[in-house]
Amino acid sequence: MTTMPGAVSGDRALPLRERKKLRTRRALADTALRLFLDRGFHETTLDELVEEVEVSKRTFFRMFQSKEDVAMAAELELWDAYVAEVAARELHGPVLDFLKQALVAAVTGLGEEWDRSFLATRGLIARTPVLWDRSLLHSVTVQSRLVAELETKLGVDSRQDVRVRLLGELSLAAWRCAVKNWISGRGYDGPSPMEKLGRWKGPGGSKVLIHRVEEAFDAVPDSLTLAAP
Amino acid sequence: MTTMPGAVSGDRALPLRERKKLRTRRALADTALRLFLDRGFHETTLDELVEEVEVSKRTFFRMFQSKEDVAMAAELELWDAYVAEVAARELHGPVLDFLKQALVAAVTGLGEEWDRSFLATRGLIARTPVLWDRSLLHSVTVQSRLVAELETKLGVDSRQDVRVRLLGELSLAAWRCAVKNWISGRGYDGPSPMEKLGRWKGPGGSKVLIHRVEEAFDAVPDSLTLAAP
DNA sequence: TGTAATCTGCCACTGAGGGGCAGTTTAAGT
DNA sequence: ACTTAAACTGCCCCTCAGTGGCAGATTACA
Repeated sequence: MTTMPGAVSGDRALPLRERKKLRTRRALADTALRLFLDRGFHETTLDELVEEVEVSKRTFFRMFQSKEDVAMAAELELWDAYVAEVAARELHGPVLDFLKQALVAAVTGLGEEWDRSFLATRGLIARTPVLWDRSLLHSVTVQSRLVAELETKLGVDSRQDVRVRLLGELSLAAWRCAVKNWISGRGYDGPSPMEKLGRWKGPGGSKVLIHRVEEAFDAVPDSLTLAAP
Repeated sequence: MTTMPGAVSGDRALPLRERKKLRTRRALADTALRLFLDRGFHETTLDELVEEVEVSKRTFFRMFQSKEDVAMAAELELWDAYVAEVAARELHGPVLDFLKQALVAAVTGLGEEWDRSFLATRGLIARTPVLWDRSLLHSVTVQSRLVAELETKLGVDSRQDVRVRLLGELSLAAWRCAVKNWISGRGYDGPSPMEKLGRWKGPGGSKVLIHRVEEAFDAVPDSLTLAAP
């Protein structure tokens, strides 16, 4: 959002070659999402995509690891932000709280533009099993990155201490629950009271998402005690 | 091949067509594992596999959804057994305990022959990233099957109650931790005291695996309280 | 300005996975 | 036992994701 026509919100200090790279990456992600939403994921071939963006297929695969990944660029952004946030913050107090706050901060930090394309992405994922699987996989994979950070911060070895790894898993489990509830589109608490205000049609923005995240994290302790008569 | 040398432990009561199906399925899984361990996953093509088993590639894809799946037949067996176990048992008391016991029962029920091929499978998975991803994905996917069972048993709606879904996730998270520790091959408690007895070389059998599972489940409550100073 | 490193485009190739059709085996009816 | 309907298998052909190689362009650097 500087005044340039095709300017990306990229740090102007970058080696220029990197900026170009980022620009095409951005272009690929955007048009990919547009095409996939329009014609469907399987109905769109990579050749059509790279045709539209005017890049070679070879270049595409230098930017993204797979056809699935380019559809979920927004989600990948989030994971990078999350891990970075965990790495940057200093850790004191309950680790689960720490993980919650870091995730909330990551979502907040990505801004307004992000949550629109993330919502679109989730819509696409919801009706494309292959993407659903990939998304799931990514979320599970972040766990190991998280654990690596936590290990250095806590000074424990995760191979000795199961708890650290479990916390990583828990954090992502909470995230998945949060997103599910977000998409299902209920209002703030309980089934859709807020929708009447017309402020949130559908899932709502990242404000609501953040609320869902906190909700899910806070529900973790309770779930352990859940019992049948 | 009617009076079959390689008779499977198949229920003789099955519709006969099903038995044939099971036999080729079994043959595919076994030789696939053998070939993959021998030459490597990517180095073995499907054409070579179906050549060896003497089936058409078309038939292969009627048995397994992908090349990855045939390598992890043992794991898929476990997940079916787990879900079946959860469905069969009646639920009372703490749900997390219930899930633990059902998983233990599932592993136990699969028997001696299974844990050998499962161990081999895990070895293959460990050195094949693609398979690692798939395995991870399967474990996460089981969660939704689990939750579906729990919902009917508890009579709650998982869309209202986050706790049920979290329990599903927790149970699989514990499983993944358990397997990691099992593979890492330490002895019963702490770093390898039992190995000196020569009773468990490497990870050890399903006895040890079960111990690891219980260990991981029991560590869940503790992990929540984990805190940094 | 020259030069070395890096990136891109193009081309050809492998291999997974699926669709269609014809032939065969099994289950069910009489 | 014989026939009919349904399900299964084999075979050939196709699409398309993803890779490696090489030549040409671009950028960083001296």
